[in-house]
Amino acid sequence: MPASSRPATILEVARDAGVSKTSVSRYYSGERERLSASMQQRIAQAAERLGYQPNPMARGLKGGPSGLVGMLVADIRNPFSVAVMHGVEQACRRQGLSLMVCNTDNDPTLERQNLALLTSYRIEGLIVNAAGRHGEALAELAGGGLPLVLLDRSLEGIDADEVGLDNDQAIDIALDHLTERGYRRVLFVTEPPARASSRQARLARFESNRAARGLEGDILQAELDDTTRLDHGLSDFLAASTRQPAAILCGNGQVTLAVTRALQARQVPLGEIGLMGIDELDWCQLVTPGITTLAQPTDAIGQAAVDRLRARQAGRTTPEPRHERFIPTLIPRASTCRPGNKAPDATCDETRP
Amino acid sequence: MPASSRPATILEVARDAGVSKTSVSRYYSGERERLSASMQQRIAQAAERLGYQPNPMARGLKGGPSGLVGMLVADIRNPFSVAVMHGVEQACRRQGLSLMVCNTDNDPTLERQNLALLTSYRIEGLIVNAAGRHGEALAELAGGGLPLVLLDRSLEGIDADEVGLDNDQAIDIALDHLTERGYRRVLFVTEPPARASSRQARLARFESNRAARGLEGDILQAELDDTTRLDHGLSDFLAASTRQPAAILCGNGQVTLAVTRALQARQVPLGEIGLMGIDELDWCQLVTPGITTLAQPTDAIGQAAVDRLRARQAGRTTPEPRHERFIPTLIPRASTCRPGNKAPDATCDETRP
DNA sequence: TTGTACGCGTTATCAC
DNA sequence: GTGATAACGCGTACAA
Repeated sequence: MPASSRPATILEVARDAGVSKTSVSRYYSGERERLSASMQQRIAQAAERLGYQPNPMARGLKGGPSGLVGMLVADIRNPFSVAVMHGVEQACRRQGLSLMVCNTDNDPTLERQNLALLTSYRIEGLIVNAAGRHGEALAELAGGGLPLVLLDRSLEGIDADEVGLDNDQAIDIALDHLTERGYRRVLFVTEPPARASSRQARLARFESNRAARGLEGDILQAELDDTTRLDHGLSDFLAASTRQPAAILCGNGQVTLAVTRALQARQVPLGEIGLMGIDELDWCQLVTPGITTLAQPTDAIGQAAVDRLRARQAGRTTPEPRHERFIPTLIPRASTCRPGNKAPDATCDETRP
Repeated sequence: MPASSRPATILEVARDAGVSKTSVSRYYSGERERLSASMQQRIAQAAERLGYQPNPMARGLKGGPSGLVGMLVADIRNPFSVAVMHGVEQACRRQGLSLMVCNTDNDPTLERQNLALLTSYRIEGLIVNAAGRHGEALAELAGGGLPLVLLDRSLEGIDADEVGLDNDQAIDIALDHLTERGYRRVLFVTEPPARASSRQARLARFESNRAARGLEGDILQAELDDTTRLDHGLSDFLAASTRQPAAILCGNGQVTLAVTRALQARQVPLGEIGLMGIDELDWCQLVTPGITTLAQPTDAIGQAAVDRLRARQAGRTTPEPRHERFIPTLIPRASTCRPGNKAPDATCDETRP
């Protein structure tokens, strides 16, 4: 029954147990074995009685390990970010680490502030999934020895471990799928890639491999809140695609949402006009007739990020940064089934969306 | 260019500026005005040069204000929770507070652990949107003087401020809407209410007011991963509703998702069978023909939670807990348009979903 | 207006 | 094995 307004201190426990605070400290610092059995028991009882918990502040002050991992997220409302974050969290828990997440809302100022906050709490590692305008601050930290993992991002001037989707393979899988399904023209829709390297990577791969596969196509870059631009871009593509089977490939989940809205407003029949997105979302299965997606292994990605951090911490890894790329899973649905498809596969036969 | 592996201390800044550390401390503790202009300038320069940041650990150790607010979230993957969290975060920022969020994954053990973590960092206030099995721990904290706000939850034995939806009004608005649209039978689908009081409140209101409005109806309680139970419940309701226009009311966003999936698997035409949900989600507008929802003012709710915390901190509020309830906004869509509806409103005329 | 000295809870270093 | 003591960085009486 540890009922007291102020948490018990190590000193109180020591007094209560009739031992020195050094011994209590040892008990909680992994040196439990070096203590005599009777002392262990007395400490355990006293701690239980007083509801003692070591104070991480005081610990951190002394410079000991904080057991804290920081994470910088660009947009907490992005389901993909949340999913990865969940993976990171689980992985941390398994390692006995605590996670401190900061949302930057895509704002460089907030990013700086939150970075300061995290470092001030003496985090032992940092996982970054943010814009990264001010890469300098990050570079400094990494230079200072803080283990750093870039999630779904590369940052210019920063040689850190990276974990994320294999963007090249993802685009290839998508183009393969669209080709198989008989589409001959593809529009790639993406947010402006300036801010995030993964967008850049996907875009570049699309540009370089589209033609190689004999596909016609185009690229539409638009901020997602700029519905006018999006509408016009889609209109132009659709208007130019009357002769050949055409499909739209969305660079990420947010894009898929915006594009689906735009298409629905124009009453474009999905399937006849193909639609495919990177990132699997709750509703992709629900929107008639079901939207084909490339699902990222978000839990595995989160786990990998924490693993990288641990490896750096332990120094059990080469100095040069390592990049870990995950292969997405194709989830075929009817949004990529052309009505006239000669050889439809199972997905297209099913009446179920 | 504050490039150093170890952050600067207040002492170093003091030395560099040729002043005492007391002055530097004052400079950062809001007593900036009491210092001479020249000293302010010298401190600012030195701090800039060394990249100094006050160490919150050391600050917190002394018992000073931590500037930290804690938040306990039951399920970080629930879009509603994330939306409110975003509101809380923004409000904190405006107040110069930092937010530390912990996800409990609906696990009482995790809840306890995270609670311990948060308190160990000397948070000045706690916002709770979690299961609350072990209410004792929370009750203790509140008793110890920690400002506490319950979000979308009441907890037995805890007299704390509460912020959330006006569940009674929400249900009333929903029943009004369904009645207006001509439905005569309503099935209320909810997750088991045991864990969350808001579910209990909505359920109770539905039970008490359904009959009063002359509606027939039923209630389906099911864990969302128990698809069998959900399917059977829906089947039974649909089978029994051949004579009268029937609708389904979903108790929250997660339920809406599960029910929509189930209905789509059975190829039930939305509208003919009405569908309505509490919580607005990205995709409710996209699923043909659009799902009617009750949107919660998530930002306002988050803001209100932080406001309550501040009021408690300042002691500028009555000791007895205050409950703040928000009215949802009805977003009518075609999922509640019966084909034979005599007096369809604009929503039902539009061809746009 | 500015500086000195002490304590916050913990761990590391050294002695016993 | 165990205990005393000095840091850690900061806020704050208190003295100047």
